[in-house]
Amino acid sequence: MRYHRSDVVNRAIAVLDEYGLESLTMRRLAAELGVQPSALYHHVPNKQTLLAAVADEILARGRRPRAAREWDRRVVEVCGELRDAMLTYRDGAEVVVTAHTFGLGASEPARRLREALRDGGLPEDLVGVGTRALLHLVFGHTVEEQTALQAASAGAIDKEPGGPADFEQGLELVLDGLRSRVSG
Amino acid sequence: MRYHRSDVVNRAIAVLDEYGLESLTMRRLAAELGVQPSALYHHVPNKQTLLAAVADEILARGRRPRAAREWDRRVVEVCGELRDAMLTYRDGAEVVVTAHTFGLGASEPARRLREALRDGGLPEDLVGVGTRALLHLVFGHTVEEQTALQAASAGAIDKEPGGPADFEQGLELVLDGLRSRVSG
DNA sequence: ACCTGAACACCGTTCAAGT
DNA sequence: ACCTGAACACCGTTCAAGT
Repeated sequence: MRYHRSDVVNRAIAVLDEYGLESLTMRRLAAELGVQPSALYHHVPNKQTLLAAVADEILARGRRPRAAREWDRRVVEVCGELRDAMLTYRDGAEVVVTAHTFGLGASEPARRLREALRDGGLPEDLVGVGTRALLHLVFGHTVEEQTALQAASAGAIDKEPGGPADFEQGLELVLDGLRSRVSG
Repeated sequence: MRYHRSDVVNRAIAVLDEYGLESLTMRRLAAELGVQPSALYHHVPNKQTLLAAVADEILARGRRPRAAREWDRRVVEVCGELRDAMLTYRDGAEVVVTAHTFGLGASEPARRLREALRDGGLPEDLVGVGTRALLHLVFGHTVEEQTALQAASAGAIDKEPGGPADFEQGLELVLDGLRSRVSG
């Protein structure tokens, strides 16, 4: 018994976090595991699938217990957890967003947002529209924030718009629109 | 006199539209122009810069004359134009969003949205928050829509959420939030 | 000024062969 | 079942040399 799929995924996250997405190659990962590149294909069908598994693991590691009861507070909670999870690892946002775009994994956040909006009593079509709007907002914001953060830590010291305050304000903008449609 | 930078950019868009982003390589583009790969580096410093120029050209080609007078109608107009421009070329959304993410080009839409929100009388911090929220919404929606569109035309026939109706509904969600902050 | 030819330092993936 | 070794078909970029 040598490596398992989870070993490959875990090591991929370690390489990602230490050297960045552009350095996370199958060859590099194989070298890191002390194995030939071809050996990886016994655990994972291709790189795309590996990256999707990495995205899902990043999200799973960021899971926090649910606290809020009201639907709109729950939305804020889920979005905040999602943002924090992506920010935890270098290039985490890029990886999660890409996986979501190609429809591979990263589907838990959408499920939980849909659930919250449904519990809020929104009509079904607005549940879809709202879920996608919230997801795009969180993804877009976090990719931008992480890019700025990493650029800043690499020396560039531009002012950083898009911090936690901007994040919550953007969220409130959409929540206002949703709230006005739940009873009115 | 042989090729100009604009020839390279234009041909890059043609290759993008016909074969997709993954086929738009410096070597492929050079072959298409009947030239050695190294020749491209006389017109463009690197691939990243070329892709940013491609993004800007796609947006420039999609420019339409301004019609709306009210700030919120103008936001809808700018966002619609942006979406249409990106949808015009295969993988156009991906290219524009990537350029924007890395802070290279694709900055016109942000400028015009900021302008509209300022004219609407929003306080300066909300101008920034609103601009980013709108941009993230349009980018996220359009990438998703284009991915689904291209997957559908490639044979997969899943139902397509995220059409024009969803786009405008998502926009209205954010606009509601913004409107409630302009006078109230 | 613009391009060629050749090289450098890589990629993802496949597949026969080994244990 | 898991891995090696070797190959296939590519990448982006640099740079001396040509015209």
